[in-house]
Amino acid sequence: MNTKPKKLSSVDIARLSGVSQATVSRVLSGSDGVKAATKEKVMQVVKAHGYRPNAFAQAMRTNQSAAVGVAVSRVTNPIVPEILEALTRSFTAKGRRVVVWNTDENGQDGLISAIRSGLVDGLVFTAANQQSEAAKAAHEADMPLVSINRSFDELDCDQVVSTNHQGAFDLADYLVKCGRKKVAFVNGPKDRTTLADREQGFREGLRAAGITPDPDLFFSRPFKDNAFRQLGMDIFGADNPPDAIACGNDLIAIQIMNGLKAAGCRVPEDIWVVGFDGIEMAGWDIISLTTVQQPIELMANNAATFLLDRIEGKRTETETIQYRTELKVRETTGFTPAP
Amino acid sequence: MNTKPKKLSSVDIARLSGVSQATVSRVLSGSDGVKAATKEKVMQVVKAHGYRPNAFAQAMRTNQSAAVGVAVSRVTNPIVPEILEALTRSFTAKGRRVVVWNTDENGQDGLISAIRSGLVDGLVFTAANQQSEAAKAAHEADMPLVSINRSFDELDCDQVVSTNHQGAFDLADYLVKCGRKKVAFVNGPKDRTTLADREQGFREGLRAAGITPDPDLFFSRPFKDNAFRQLGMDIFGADNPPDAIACGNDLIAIQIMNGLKAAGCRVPEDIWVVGFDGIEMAGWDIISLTTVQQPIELMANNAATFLLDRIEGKRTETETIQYRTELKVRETTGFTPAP
DNA sequence: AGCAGAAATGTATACGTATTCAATAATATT
DNA sequence: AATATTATTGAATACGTATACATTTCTGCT
Repeated sequence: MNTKPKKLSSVDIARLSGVSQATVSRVLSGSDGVKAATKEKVMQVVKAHGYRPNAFAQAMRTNQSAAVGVAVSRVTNPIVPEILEALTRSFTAKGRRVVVWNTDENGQDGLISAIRSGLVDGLVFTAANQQSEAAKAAHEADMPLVSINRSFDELDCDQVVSTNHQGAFDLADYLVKCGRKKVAFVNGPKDRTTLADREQGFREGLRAAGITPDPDLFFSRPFKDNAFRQLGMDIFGADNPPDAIACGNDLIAIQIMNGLKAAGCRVPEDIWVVGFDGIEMAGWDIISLTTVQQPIELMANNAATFLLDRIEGKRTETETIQYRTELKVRETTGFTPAP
Repeated sequence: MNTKPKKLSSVDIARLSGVSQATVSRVLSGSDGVKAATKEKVMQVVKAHGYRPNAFAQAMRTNQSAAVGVAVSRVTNPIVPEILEALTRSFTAKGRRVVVWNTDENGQDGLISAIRSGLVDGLVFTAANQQSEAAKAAHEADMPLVSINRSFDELDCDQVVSTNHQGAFDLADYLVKCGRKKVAFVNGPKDRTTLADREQGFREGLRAAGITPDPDLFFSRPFKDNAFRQLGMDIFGADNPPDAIACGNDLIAIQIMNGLKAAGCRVPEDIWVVGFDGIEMAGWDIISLTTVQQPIELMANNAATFLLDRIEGKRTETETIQYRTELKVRETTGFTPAP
């Protein structure tokens, strides 16, 4: 074991290259007004020692952390990693670090604390429930804020959403047009605006197609204890089961299918199933779930751009942008793709 | 729009509560030697203004960031979010923030830069390829390091792994004992030690069971372009296909099954398929993949503990801990669970 | 009451950087 | 060549916190 390498500072670099600390700072921040030869000399030393400026000192001095936060919940929903990956790609491409908070565990205290302590320059909220303490805290702290796949009624911030209402409306229409007579809708907790919007759209779609929504066919369950799997079994086990089940999102649909399969129900022969989100695995051959697809990558990119522009002061007006969803018909509604 | 709230500092809190800045600092860091009444008074002001110490100033002063990094790659492999969630749970429960780096995109530059600039106090590496610049940089920077589900030959750091070799060995034995005559093995890039170990174990398991591994039945593909789906189609389409396909991990197995299904092959009637990892969705009824399960939650917790102990200087010797894997037999190898 | 010692608080400083302002070196102008 | 101008560089400072050290305020004891 050799002696501790002793972390270098810009002062050390300055000494080693025979210039002042200020000059080192100028070289590293790429400001002009520094002679090419000097820059060269300093960079040489920097490279040689693998020196990097202390991020915290930088952050403190500039009041900019170069990091953005992403608040997620329900990571087990596969759409979350998909959003996360797209966001991360966008942000890191633009030189920002990404700090992720899972607001399931430990509540939102950690996130709120992080907001107040200035750890991030901005924040993206992904689909979750409405009344968010953290969002309020961020707003009060005057922190740039973007919501993706979720709408805040009270909070004035940029929002990137998809046509949840219309997509569900069209979905209902599709099912009825295809001759489904008895259509159920399975949803998660309705304090999630995304889920609530979809259910509302679906109801209206049914009515528009001439069917009065039957309250007994609208279900809501929490995201735990395998509730949706159990529900799938129950639905198939009941007398006179529906001939189609639409779900608030793809994960719900998959869990419903688990229950159906466990109960011996064949999809689509006995019951059709459709989801909403368009997660990647919905397209897998072994799942082949009909769903309403959102352009996740686009939405995430847009959210990232919104946030960064706002952080950099390029935008002041808040804006809501809505992306068009697309119905993807697959095998769970009887459509067999060409081989 | 009201006037800017003007971020408060400990100096402001001190002034507002009629004490010195040092006392404010003492109150907030919970050090004793502060009169109860004073503490009360200060906390009152702190609460009233929602003040939180500036994390960067704190980090700079203490040389501790209170954050740990997690380096991941291939986020699209569902095991990654599972590991991530478990790690996050552990770390946040212990008061640490988690910063995630995806080393797929943008290479490892961002991560290396973060290491050198002191952004995190420690780092967890999850399964990826062997020759990691970032790991080397971390080691050089004298940063605590833990690898999970991956082994470094060269680097001296704590490691949390599972019995990849033995698990695969037993798996081969199981398949042969069940009467499979012609067993293929499909793997990803073998610079991932985890995948390499499994393949090696599988080979030896076959031999031990009296079967000479046939080089034509060992496949390796990159994680892109749907290569495994294509391979699944090709394998079933070939003359005299195998009667079982073992895979380097669950995601590969699922993609192989996609290809098999697309080619009209029934699992398990025509071909058995087994995976490795034990991701959650392998247990779903609609997938029901036989696999070798790792105790991900335990492994993640252990990794977190290792890292924190090392950061806090409680450990000096590096250690490798190996968790036992467990064969989970499901429908893709013909076993139908009780209803 | 007086004093020693402990408890509580205040003062001063350092962390590593970016930046303002002053000083110097280089260049252009006459 | 002398001066005006500009291009570089250096010195000094502030950011917000934690902590070593100095100082003050309490306590208990004789």
